[in-house]
Amino acid sequence: VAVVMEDIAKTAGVSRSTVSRALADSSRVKLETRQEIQHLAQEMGYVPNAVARGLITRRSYALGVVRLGFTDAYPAELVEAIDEAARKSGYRIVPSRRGTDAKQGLADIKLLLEQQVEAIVVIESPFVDEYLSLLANHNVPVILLYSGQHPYSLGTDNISAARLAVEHLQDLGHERIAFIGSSTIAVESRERQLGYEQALQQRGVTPDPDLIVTYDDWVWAEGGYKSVSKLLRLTQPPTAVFCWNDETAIGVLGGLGAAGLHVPKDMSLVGFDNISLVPYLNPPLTTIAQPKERIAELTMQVVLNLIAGDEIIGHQKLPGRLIVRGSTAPPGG
Amino acid sequence: VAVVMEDIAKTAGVSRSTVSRALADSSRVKLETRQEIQHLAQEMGYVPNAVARGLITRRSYALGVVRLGFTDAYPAELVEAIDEAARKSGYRIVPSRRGTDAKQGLADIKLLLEQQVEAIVVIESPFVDEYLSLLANHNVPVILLYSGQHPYSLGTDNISAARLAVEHLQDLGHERIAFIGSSTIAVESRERQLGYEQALQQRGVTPDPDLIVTYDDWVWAEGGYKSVSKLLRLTQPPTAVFCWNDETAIGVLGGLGAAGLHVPKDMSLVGFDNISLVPYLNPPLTTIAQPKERIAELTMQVVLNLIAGDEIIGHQKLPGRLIVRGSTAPPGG
DNA sequence: CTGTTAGCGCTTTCAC
DNA sequence: GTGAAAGCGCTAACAG
Repeated sequence: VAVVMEDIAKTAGVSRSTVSRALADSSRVKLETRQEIQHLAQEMGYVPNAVARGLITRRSYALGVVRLGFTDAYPAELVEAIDEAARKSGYRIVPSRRGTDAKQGLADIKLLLEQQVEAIVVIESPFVDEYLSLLANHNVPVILLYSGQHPYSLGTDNISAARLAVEHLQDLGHERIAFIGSSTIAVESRERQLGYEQALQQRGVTPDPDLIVTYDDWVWAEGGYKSVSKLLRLTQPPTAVFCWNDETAIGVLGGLGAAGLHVPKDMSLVGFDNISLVPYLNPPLTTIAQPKERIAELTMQVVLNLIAGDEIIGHQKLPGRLIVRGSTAPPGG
Repeated sequence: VAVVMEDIAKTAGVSRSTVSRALADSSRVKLETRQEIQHLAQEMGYVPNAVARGLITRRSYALGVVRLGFTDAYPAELVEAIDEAARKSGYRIVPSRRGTDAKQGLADIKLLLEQQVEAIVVIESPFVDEYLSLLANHNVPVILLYSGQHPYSLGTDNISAARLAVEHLQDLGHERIAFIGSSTIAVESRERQLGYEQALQQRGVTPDPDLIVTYDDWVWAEGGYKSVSKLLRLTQPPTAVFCWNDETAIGVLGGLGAAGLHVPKDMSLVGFDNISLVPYLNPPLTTIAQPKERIAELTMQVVLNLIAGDEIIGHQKLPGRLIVRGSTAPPGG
């Protein structure tokens, strides 16, 4: 049903090669013929078959993007930025929701390979070791957008960014600062926890295990909601909470509200990610912004270099930025 | 670099066809040879080339999915459900962020066609007329997951669902109920507004234009935040607000908080979508749940039928479900 | 049960 | 400046 080059060639009375060249706007075809063919293609509703083209050019201009799900806010914003950067370079994104065990993880990557992706960007996954061993002789580079143990990684410096958040609370006079982390997204949460601990120690405070709670829920807000109630049951509850991400902080806001507590009067609160929602919360959330557009651009740059076989910087850590809003204040309001 | 069937054939001492059949687990190959080849393929790290296969089978098992962006919560949840349903049928999703004008809209669809998608699912787009005329002789069906003017559409009955929300507020005793809609996502917002108006009229109330506000922001929460402040400036403000979606309601919650007002004591609030976050807000949000898993399954069913050339139900409206939480109460608390 | 042949739609030498 | 021919990796007749 679909019109193919052959059809155009017949109508125009030329060969398929000429059509191919004309549509690629090659100067090897007489301008007149070229325009005529282009016009004809337009008129006949010709749509090139990217599958056939890819087979011969051995290029897919496809980028696998692996993450946990499609619904988490920050990853979604990051993927949108990557999509934007990718289009600019003529690439497209092939999304992959990663499975929850290593075996499924391998199947995920195989699916991407079957689609002939030219590189794989991992937003989040605990199975990167497995990926890399599968990909060992496949010449498809992997770029990690979190952590940094592997060949190519790139992203926000979680540790220093978390310190920024905690120092802000310390500067406001808080002494009992809690941390809420996630065990489902282990690496990023752990790094931010590390920053939290470093900030405390920097000022001579030993992290109190009671003030560090970790949840294993898949809905971050739910985790925050539940975790904060644990903190409130402490004989000496914290006066401030630093959450590993914004959605957790939103849940904390909910949990505190349910307990009749007010932010920031009764409790200060800092999130992480600066997702689009948080400036409009009650109260607006103090948080750490990640340079997602920059990360996306750099990712694309690394991908292009890797594909071209050029040397590239292996690891790169970008600074986060503290954004102070209404959810933080000195203890007691 | 990549190992192809030819390589396996040589190593196994058989022909390419035998390898092809063996890997498809065809009973036409002797069990012994079959297993040997499968084992060999595994060992050699063979990954089938979906591009080459697609070229000859003329099947891509790809489903274009068009929406505004990647970050809106409900569409993200719906797409995840569609992805789930699609995998179960052996399909994969090709995401497409739609452009903001009709010309870009056409380019978006062309890109999907180049990838040889077998059907296009539109989560949201104002350019469907253009899509359909472009696709007229392309044999790629379009399924709309909102509204219903076009050949195939499927989704929540926005009008009756919105009535559910408003009737709940009326039953609580509210008489001045406002509606906040979006002009950026026109169709769904408009339909929900229609349901709102119908519910009022049903009880003999003429919709008050002052109580209907529409924003044109791209961040829904921002729109809600700003819109509610308009409502508060009214000489006679509403006692309840129904928002076209949950993120708008979150912004309203923020705006009310900034104005020192309490939900539900000073204002009742109902959202739409029941996104994963809202049970954990302060207060938990009363909202309308859409049957997204059901929508996803039906979508896949329609897609498969359409591809098979079977007759299908053109339009289908599913009921929404009211979920009462803490954000609604009788006027005055 | 297996091999040979053809060809999907396209690009790209290589001729002329 | 244009055409003929080859072939990307795979599947699917068609033989045998």
